[in-house]
Amino acid sequence: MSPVPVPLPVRSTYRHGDLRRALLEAGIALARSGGPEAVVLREVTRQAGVVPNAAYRHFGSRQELLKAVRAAALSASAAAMEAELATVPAGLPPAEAARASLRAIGAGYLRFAQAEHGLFLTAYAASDDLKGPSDPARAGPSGKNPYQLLGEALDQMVAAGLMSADRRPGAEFLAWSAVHGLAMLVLDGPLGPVVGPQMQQVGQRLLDMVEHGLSV
Amino acid sequence: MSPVPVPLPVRSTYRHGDLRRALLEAGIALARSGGPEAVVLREVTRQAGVVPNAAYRHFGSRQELLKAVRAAALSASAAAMEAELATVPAGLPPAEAARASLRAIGAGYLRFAQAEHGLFLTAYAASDDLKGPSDPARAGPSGKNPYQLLGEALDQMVAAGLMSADRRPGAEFLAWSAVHGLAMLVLDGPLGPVVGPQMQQVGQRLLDMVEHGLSV
DNA sequence: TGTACATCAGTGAACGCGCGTTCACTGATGTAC
DNA sequence: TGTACATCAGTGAACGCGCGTTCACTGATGTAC
Repeated sequence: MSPVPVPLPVRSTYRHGDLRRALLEAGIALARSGGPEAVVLREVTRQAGVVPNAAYRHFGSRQELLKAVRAAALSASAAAMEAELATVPAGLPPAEAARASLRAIGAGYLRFAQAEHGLFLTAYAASDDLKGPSDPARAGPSGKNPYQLLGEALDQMVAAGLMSADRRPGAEFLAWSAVHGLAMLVLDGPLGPVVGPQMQQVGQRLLDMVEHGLSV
Repeated sequence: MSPVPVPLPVRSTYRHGDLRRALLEAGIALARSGGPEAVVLREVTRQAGVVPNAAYRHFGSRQELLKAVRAAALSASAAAMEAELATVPAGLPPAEAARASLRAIGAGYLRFAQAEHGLFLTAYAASDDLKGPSDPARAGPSGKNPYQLLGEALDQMVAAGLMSADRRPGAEFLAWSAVHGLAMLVLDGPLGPVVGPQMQQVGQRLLDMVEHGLSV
């Protein structure tokens, strides 16, 4: 990125003060603009104004740094979903409220994917970079993680009589698949140029499909 | 992969004979087991028993080789979908036939994703490796590409009165999103350990959702 | 049928790149007395 | 309040790695005469 290899200890003290935080924030910034693969240990230390191996005082490996970045990305996505959920007016009749909540969760997911493409990929499409059993997903401001938020919306659908109770288990996977697929096809796949411009409209139609497809 | 750096000109003639084909097939083999990122030019030439730069007689760059591999992967996925379509019994009433066709397309997509994980990712999740306007997708045996196959199934839904004509345009994106999302979440995302074992069942429920969600 | 020659497929060697990680170090900090 | 010292955050230099790509070459082929 930087054209000139400036020596760059912009720091005056020998000790950094809060290097772990600085590294993490540089990692998040890189993930934001380039996805998980952009979280390059050497670049992270460069941005923090520190020598490459200094990172090892705070993270055991690039892998561990990436895990921390991913947790932050998950938090951010949870926050986006909660923000959308907060726009649902209070006092709606249960059926309306349930539908609106489910749509808000989906819309928040899609909005986050579009607004924070790199963080979205870091959070949900970590690919080979982060294999193995997934950690407990990180929570948003309310303390709930994205999966829980979706689960609660689906519970409301059942409570409101819009969805039969025996279809409830595992319904998360179905709703999640739909929005995740659209996001991936548009942001990182072959549908970018085709659907991108009308993303808003296609997103709404997708949520229609999910809502009706899960009902009864 | 190979533990010993064997010198490996297993070839007796100076000319290879059909190096382009050999390179392409090595590329496909690598993509099959490791996805698009595994298509590494030097490894491809290694497998073909040839010096690295020999590839440049046949492909302008790694990028172009990858494009050719991707075309093959798309073909293979189209073939998988057609194979599933061929299991739909002939002579069903139109509505049954339409539903069965749509499900077959989706099931073929999911089956291919699971059976040929690496090729699936190469075909549909090329990521940064293959940005830019996507080429016309490659056809299967029948000469139709995956997108066309899906489109025809949706047309049948309309013809059979299962889907209103004004919802038809763009319906491809919705159905595609659902199956694509499930495939990505399971194969390359956080749902692998959770859903993987019951993939077949979850896939069927997903297709239920699509079928009902697109109807009316 | 035989020979000269243009073509061009594959070779050999090297380039610059950036990466993650390791080692032994140095210098500032804060705590114990 | 002052000094000795253990701690440990950040340094400096280097490692081995594999990658895509370039250059000038050599050797087999097939075609023109």
